[in-house]
Order: sequence, then structure tokens, then C-alpha cells
Amino acid sequence: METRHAVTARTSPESARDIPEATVARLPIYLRALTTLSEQGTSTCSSEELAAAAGVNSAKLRKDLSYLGSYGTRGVGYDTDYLRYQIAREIGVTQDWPVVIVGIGNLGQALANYSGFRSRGFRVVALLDADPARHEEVVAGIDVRPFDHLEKIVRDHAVAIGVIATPALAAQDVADRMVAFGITSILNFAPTVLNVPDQVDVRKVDLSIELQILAYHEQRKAASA
Amino acid sequence: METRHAVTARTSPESARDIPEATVARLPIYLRALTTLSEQGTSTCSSEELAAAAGVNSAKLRKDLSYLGSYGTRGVGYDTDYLRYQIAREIGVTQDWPVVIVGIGNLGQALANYSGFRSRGFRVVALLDADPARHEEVVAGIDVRPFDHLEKIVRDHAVAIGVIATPALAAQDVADRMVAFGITSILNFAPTVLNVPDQVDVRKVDLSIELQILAYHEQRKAASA
DNA sequence: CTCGGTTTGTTCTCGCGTTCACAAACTCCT
DNA sequence: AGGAGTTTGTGAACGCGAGAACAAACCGAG
Ligand SMILES: NC(=O)c1ccc[n+]([C@@H]2O[C@H](COP(=O)([O-])OP(=O)(O)OC[C@H]3O[C@@H](n4cnc5c(N)ncnc54)[C@H](O)[C@@H]3O)[C@@H](O)[C@H]2O)c1
Ligand SMILES: NC(=O)c1ccc[n+]([C@@H]2O[C@H](COP(=O)([O-])OP(=O)(O)OC[C@H]3O[C@@H](n4cnc5c(N)ncnc54)[C@H](O)[C@@H]3O)[C@@H](O)[C@H]2O)c1
Repeated sequence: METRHAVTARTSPESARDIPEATVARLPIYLRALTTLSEQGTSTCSSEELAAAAGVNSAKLRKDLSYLGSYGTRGVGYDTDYLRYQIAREIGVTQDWPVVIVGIGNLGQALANYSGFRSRGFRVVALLDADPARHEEVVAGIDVRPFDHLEKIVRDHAVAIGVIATPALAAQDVADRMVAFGITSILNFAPTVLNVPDQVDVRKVDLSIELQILAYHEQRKAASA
Repeated sequence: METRHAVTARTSPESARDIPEATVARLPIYLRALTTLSEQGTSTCSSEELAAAAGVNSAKLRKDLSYLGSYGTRGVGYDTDYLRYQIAREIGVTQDWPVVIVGIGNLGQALANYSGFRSRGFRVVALLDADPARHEEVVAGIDVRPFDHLEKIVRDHAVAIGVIATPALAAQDVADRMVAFGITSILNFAPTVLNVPDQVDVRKVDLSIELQILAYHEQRKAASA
């Protein structure tokens, strides 16, 4: 897990509760589980059912939800759609967030083509690549544009979230410019450590690391056989 | 993070140490940092340098490394290549792991084309897809084959690790078959919770969840401004 | 050989996260 | 209305992880 703990309480009157980071990481899972349940026609669910759908302990689920408020009914459970809305609101995905993707190679194209973002609160407003040869292309109905356009795009669309899918060597530079132009959250797919100011959030997705963790346990299993 | 804690000590004579899960998750980062340092010609590095390259606290790094053994020299630091080898050996990536990818759509193709796996201890031995229309295709020099071939492939290549890049609805079924045929580690990209037996490890990569976590913090920043 | 400077390995403490267990609260049936 | 059954919300206990701090160990100069 990232070295990031409970968000320090900000001095705003509303939404005073600060939610533990571990809980924040699970809220999207609950949201997805609730959506599935809702689509299956379940209008009410107990913490036990929802926990099973989300793959967690029911006590943990209840404690997590208790940070948001008291949205259940004892003896009954939770109203599926109501809870779903409350979680979506807490996460902040009741409205769409504009997102820009930089590096439209193998991975960047797959991301651009992914329909799941839109339905989960995100909208890809631009695809950027440094390679002029790519600027002819249209991916997922969106023009691939030069990286230089980043500043204008961030300004015009009030983009706060950027996705980096460039080679590792370019990633730090891309991140620096994103930060300079006002992006404050970065999702990084390049296998490299990004240095950014404190107020900028970075989350990384590193497939090789995931596989290596699996390999470690796999080796363990083999050794004990 | 997954609900998975320190691996219970297995009763094997060798490699008796069991490494905390949090440390296991960081070892690949150290490995990558060491590779970078080595390529830059650094033959020795202190815990401070390596920690900076890996983006962690130096005390944490030293504690992590101490689980592997005592591979440093006080007053000097660590031999880059020697430590790199020791970590690779501990993770189990001194030899290649055969991997099969199921679901060769947008994402599966990007994964198949990704060269970083090979260099980090993994070898894609097969690409499988249920759609007959794809069986004509060759992706990254590998034939796309029918999903039915899974059993034979797992047997022939002794595959222990499987990657799921199918739609969410198909993922559980794919996982069930993988497990039935002997796969014991799964990397899941489909946005769904997989139910598998205890002895099977599952790690998930869910981009929407990552973005939603960023959105939450982003909303917080906006609220405090 | 000794001493000062450097860096590791480890101990200790603190805080977060998970889980248990139960009182409070609600529904439904009689 | 009352009681049995159900389920939430939370207090408390416990274990793991993070980081500070320091003694032990090593190097090199003199
Ligand atoms: N493909 C995968 O499945 C996969 C898996 C794991 C990690 N990754 C990582 O994701 C990143 C992208 O992988 P990929 O396979 O798509 O690589 P790729 O080479 O196919 O694409 C990289 C793209 O980034 C562009 N680019 C390079 N420098 C740039 C810059 N400074 N600014 C803007 N654009 C720039 C290139 O023109 C290219 O289009 C890499 O860091 C890779 O290690 C990819
Ligand atoms: N593309 C992305 O960037 C992205 C991002 C996040 C998550 N995901 C997830 O990754 C998964 C794949 O995404 P995608 O964009 O590549 O989808 P896709 O539709 O392009 O590809 C899915 C592939 O799986 C194959 N398939 C379907 N059922 C199968 C089965 N039972 N057995 C074997 N193969 C089967 C299909 O034929 C298709 O080729 C989805 O679950 C998606 O939600 C993708």
C-alpha cells in the first residue's frame, strides 16, 4: 500500500469526517457490488450479502460504511440504490471527471478504448502523444494530439486527473509538466517512481510488480510441496 | 490491499524465513531500482541512495532487506548486482515463469505486446480467446488459440500463472477453469471479485478503482480550497 | 594498532487496520 | 402492545507496519 494514511482533516465545515485510506480504497468495490446487485433487481441488501459480493468481511464492511454516516436500517439492511448514491457522492463520482491520457501506444490505446471509465465517472477529454506519426490517428473517436497541447487542454477542460502511459524514461518529464499545468492527481502505468510535490496524488499500476508478487508466492508453494 | 498477511511458515528446511506481505510487495520495486542503478554504472549503493531511487524511507528499506538476510556491509552499503541477484532469487524471478493470457481484446493485446514482462522474469506461452474470429490472428508473434486449449497448454508448459483480460461476466468462469487445470496464481483485470480456493492467489488490477480513489482525494482538495 | 567517520541491522514505540462481540434499533407476528 | 428474531453501528482487543533511534560492524588514515 502507498505510504499514505488517513487524510489530515481539512478545515472545511462540510464533509468534516475524514475517511481512513484503507476504507477509501474499498469504497469503489462496494460501489461496483451495489451496482451489480441493483442490476439484478435487489432493492435491499444486508451487510452480509454486500460483503460477500465485495469479497470482504461483513464487520469490515459495516465499519467502513459507518465512516460515511448511518445509512442502513437495523433489522433490515441497506437500500441498494440509496447506499450506492451515498458512496458515489462520497467518492465524488456523481459527476464526470475529465481525464487526459498521455502516451497513446499499446496500453494508451487500450485505455482510450475502454468503455468502463465513462460509466464509472470519468470522461477522456484528450489523448496526447509526443510522436508526430500518431497525430494522424483517431483512437476511440478522439484525435491524438501533440503533447504540447497539454497546457491548453488542462486549462480549457479543468482537468485534474492525468494518466501516464508513456515509456518509463519519459514518465517523470510528463509528470513534471502535468503538475506545472495544474494536474493534481496522476495515474502512472510506467514502471518508474515519480517525484511530485506533496499536494499531488500519484497512484501507480505496475503489472510486472503484480506478477512478481504472484511469483514469490508461487515459489513458496513449490518449495513446500 | 488484499486480505493476505504474512505467509504462514511452511515446513521446508530451506528459505524458512517468512517475509511480511508488505515487504514482498516492495521487493520488486527495489529490484527495479537496483537494475536502474546498475545500468547507470553504480556498483555499490547505500540504503539511503537505494531508498531514494525506490521512493521509500531508508529505515523501511533496511528493515525489508533484513528479512532476506544480511547482504550489506556496514560503513559501505550494498553491492548493487549482488543484492539484485539476492532479491531476484527470493522473489523467484531468476528463471522465467510461463504465463497464459486469456481474453485478447484491447487490453489483452496490449499485454501480449508488452516487452517488459520478458525482461522481468515472465514468458507468455499462449494467448487464448473464446471468439473464433480472433483465432486467425497473430498477436506479438503468438497465435491466438481457442480457450479449449487451456488444459493442454497448462499441462504442456507447466503454467502456474494466468492472466484474465476478458469481460467481467466471463472472468469467474475463466478463473474456475484455470483453477481446475492447475493454475494457482491469477492476475485479474476484469472488474469483478473472483472466488477461488484458498491455495490460489489472486491479485487484481482495477483501473476504475484507482481513478476513483484519486477522484475522492481530488474532491477533498477542491472542498478545502 | 587505534581512532574517527560511515552505514548497516535491529530494537522499540506508536498508530492504523482488522476482527470480535454486543448493545441498540428495527420488523413482523401473535 | 409485546416479544422474538434480525441486522446495524461501534467499543475494545489485537496484530502488523512504519519510522526513529542506536549499538554493532566496517573502512581508511595516521
Ligand atoms: N503494454 C502493456 O501491457 C504494459 C504493461 C505494463 C506496463 N506498461 C507500461 O506502460 C507504458 C506504455 O506501454 P506501451 O506498451 O503502451 O508502450 P508503447 O511504446 O507502445 O507506447 C508509448 C507511447 O508513448 C509515446 N511517448 C513517448 N514519449 C512521450 C512523451 N515524452 N510524451 C508523450 N508521449 C510519449 C510514444 O510515442 C508511444 O506512442 C510503458 O511505460 C510500459 O512499461 C505497459
Ligand atoms: N481496455 C482497458 O484499458 C481496460 C481497462 C480496465 C479494465 N479493463 C477490463 O479488462 C477486461 C478486458 O478489457 P478489453 O477492453 O480488452 O475488452 P475486449 O472486449 O476488447 O476484450 C475481451 C476479450 O475477451 C474475449 N472473451 C470473452 N469471453 C471470453 C471467455 N469466456 N473466454 C475467453 N475469452 C473471452 C473476447 O472475445 C474479447 O476478445 C474487461 O473486463 C475490462 O473491464 C480493460
